Amino acid sequence: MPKRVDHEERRRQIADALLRTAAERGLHATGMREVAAEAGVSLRLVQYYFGTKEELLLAAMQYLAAGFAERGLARIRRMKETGSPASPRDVIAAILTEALPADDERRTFTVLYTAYFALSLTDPALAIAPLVKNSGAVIDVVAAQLRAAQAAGQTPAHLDPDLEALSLLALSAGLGTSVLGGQSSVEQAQAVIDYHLYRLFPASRPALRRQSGAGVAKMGQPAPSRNAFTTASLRVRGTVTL
Amino acid sequence: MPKRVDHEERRRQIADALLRTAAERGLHATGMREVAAEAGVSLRLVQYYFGTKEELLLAAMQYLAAGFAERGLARIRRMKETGSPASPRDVIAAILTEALPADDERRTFTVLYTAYFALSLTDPALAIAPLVKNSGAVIDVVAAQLRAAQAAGQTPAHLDPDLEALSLLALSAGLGTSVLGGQSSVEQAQAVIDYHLYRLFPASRPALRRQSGAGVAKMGQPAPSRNAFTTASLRVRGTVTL
DNA sequence: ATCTTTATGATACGAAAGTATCATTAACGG
DNA sequence: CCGTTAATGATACTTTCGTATCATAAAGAT
Repeated sequence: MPKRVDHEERRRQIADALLRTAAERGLHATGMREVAAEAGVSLRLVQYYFGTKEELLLAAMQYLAAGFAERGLARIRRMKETGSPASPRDVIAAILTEALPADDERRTFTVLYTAYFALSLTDPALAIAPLVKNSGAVIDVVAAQLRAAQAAGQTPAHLDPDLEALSLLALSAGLGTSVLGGQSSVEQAQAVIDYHLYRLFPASRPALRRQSGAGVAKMGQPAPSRNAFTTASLRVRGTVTL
Repeated sequence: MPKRVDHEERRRQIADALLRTAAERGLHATGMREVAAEAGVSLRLVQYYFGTKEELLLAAMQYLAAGFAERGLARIRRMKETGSPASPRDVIAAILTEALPADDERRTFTVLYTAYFALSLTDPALAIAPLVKNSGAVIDVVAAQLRAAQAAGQTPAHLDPDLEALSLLALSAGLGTSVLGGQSSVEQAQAVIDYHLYRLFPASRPALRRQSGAGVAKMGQPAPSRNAFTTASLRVRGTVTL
């Protein structure tokens, strides 16, 4: 056989090129030729690895979902290293925070997720399978964590884990789009998440704020900060509650 | 001058045709010719009333936003008629509920809103002005209602109105997309909203459930109901809390 | 060494969409 | 009464996009 090129690596390279251009030029507006140019290969090569555009879109969506899941797990793993063995609160906090467009990588994910989701609502070809399946699984994970926390006495027993899990994930998704739309800043969104986490885990610290650590911000967004309650609100919450 | 046709009515007719086809075939996939066919007019007419496609898209978006606002106000007005003079809770409940895709009209709105939002993230032409401006104004309205409720003693004084307003709207938006994606049923989403409303207005009834009244469901969706906690959860909440 | 298969490149084709052009009908003012 | 202008219709043009076709270089097997 010939030149022995890693098939999977090439597919990933091309799919990444699609995701990169789609994140700034739009998913529907990104053509095969642009993908090829971005990936530094010829149009024929894109056709070779992905016969049709739909196939490319679906594969890229799977890479997107896989990357998101991997980042979430890495975040949980990181928390586990630096402290106790991954409390339910930390796991849930990691999941919710991962959905916020706080840096370029997560912002790209949120934009692309929104684009794929919007497309899937009308395009029957994009059955949105990986995305929705992922979301459903995440709901179950959060609900399970809540149940574990209830069993450990960290969370009020009268709360409905399933309803709270759905609520939390809908909230983080809505906050993500709210940040993208410029209706709130990342800090405001994080404050809302921390507030609800505190509601569910009254004994926990309001959050591990890393505002003095290595940069978290540095976004393209001007951070509107409509009302100046950003971190102030979080502080107030923390003060009142702790 | 010639045949005296109501200019504005024609524009609305054509824009409505765009919204109708875009809701089921996609926003980017809807062409001028399809719009013309759906509206029952010729392509030239669409060009005559809207010079370019971008202009048509923007105008349709404004009609969409106006219709949404009008329905929300109508819902508030309806509540005002049947009861007390529109308590803050009722106003907020009306706003949040209006964002749920519970019937075909609201589902269409949610789908189109998502499509416009996704497009606006990458297409600089669609400055998404009306949509975002609307959302920002709604946040202010909700915050103001919360402040009024606090002044009236209906809502705990220690809550941050701005943070809660952002939280509620992000939640309802997230729940709307959650219903669209099939991750939750309309009933589950409504239960989550009612739960949070109860959290903010402890003295209020869990909700005015209209499960026996004129139909609310009758959707195209099969209503997945992943876990069977739908109305059950609401009942539990209501029982525990009241 | 040659032949087969993998891998890559250049180009062509057909469809669709947005836009522009030409043409025609109808109504009100002077 | 007629011409100017709003209003509408039919068609053509240009570009772009996805896809298909033709062509070739390279590497291992026999």
